[in-house]
Amino acid sequence: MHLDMDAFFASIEQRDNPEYRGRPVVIGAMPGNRGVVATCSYEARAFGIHSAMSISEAYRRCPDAIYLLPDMNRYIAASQQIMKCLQAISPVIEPASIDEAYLDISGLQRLFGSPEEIGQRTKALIQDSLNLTASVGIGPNRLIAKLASDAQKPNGLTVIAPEDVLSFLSPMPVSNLRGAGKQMQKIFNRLQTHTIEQLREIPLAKLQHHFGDKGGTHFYNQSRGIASNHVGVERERQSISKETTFNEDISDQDILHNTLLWLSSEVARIARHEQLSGTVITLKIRLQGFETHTKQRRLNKLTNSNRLIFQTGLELYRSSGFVGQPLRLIGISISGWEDGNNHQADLFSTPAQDERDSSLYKTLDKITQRFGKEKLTLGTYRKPKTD
DNA sequence: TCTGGGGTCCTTAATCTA
DNA sequence: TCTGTAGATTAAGGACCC
Repeated sequence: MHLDMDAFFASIEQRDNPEYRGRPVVIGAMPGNRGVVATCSYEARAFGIHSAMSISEAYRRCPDAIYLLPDMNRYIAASQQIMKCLQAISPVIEPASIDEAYLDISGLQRLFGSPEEIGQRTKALIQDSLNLTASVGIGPNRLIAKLASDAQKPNGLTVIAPEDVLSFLSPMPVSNLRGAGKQMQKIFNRLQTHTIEQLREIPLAKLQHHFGDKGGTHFYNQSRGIASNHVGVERERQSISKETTFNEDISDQDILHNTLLWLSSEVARIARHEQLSGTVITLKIRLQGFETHTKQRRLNKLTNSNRLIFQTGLELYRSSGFVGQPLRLIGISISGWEDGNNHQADLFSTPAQDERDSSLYKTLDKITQRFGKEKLTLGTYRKPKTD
């Protein structure tokens, strides 16, 4: 079973603010700033607004909508409540994102009844405890369950029996498959392949030629409804990153340095909080015109020190060849835990040290002076959170 | 003209190494 | 000791997902 909450962030806002109900609600950035739509209410979708659309475009389509910044802490709390509900249905549950989960419900018929009844029970449980609606899909594997939960939205329940898998898939556009984004769609167009039924006609070797060995096999199997039915527990994280897009492109070295220092401190703080140390530091920069570059270096020791992460990031920036060019975005990440050995905290840095980094606050002052308080409060810059 | 942030995984090319 | 090569590792970029 796959469960997917309906317009999750927007539904929470409408639930908690009765004056938003029945109105277009857009969660993301504030109009006038750089940003995109994270999600929006169904009323907003009627204006053609959708996730990942730029805020400026959304504003053009519906200036009267309610625009809100995401309040992640509240959404995470709701998410945890949902996962708790799901535990009451099946012990084998895999959270797939903040608003989605897979459940293994095989063998629960005797306890709860048919798949339909289990689906209904799950939806009712979430409705009763959170006053939110979810869409549920049930099928013989993860792929079919996921596509089924998408088939009827919002507040849907779709059950696909094994013998109905092929007829369920056949009429769907290939863009419904996992891994089929904008670029893959271009290849499908060239192959004049639009439905999954048409995709099924193409031999494996031809798919591998166009999509690579892995990609080709992936689409070949998916078109036949072949996918994993394993529901696992949480997976280990592979990296920690923090990046920020400036409201206007920045070439001022002081601002760039201090922003990098702030981002590095945040990454280091999270790493220490999770007791992770890494060996690979990656700097990401985006220039005017959206040209994006990454530069990474492997250190010869594990670290989660804000100083070392910052220094490495700065060296990567200085050797990047982009110094002096206005940047749209700067970011930094740490990875490379060197498995099994990921609990070595760096002795040279402590949470208390972060708080002493007064230059962070100097940065904020400087930015405030330069761009005015209004821009500061609109979300591009945030004070580092203290634990 | 516009395009966030936080992730994962894959491909490719260059380089190192057995 | 030299040379060619297969395979591993690293670095960079890109596609995709929520």
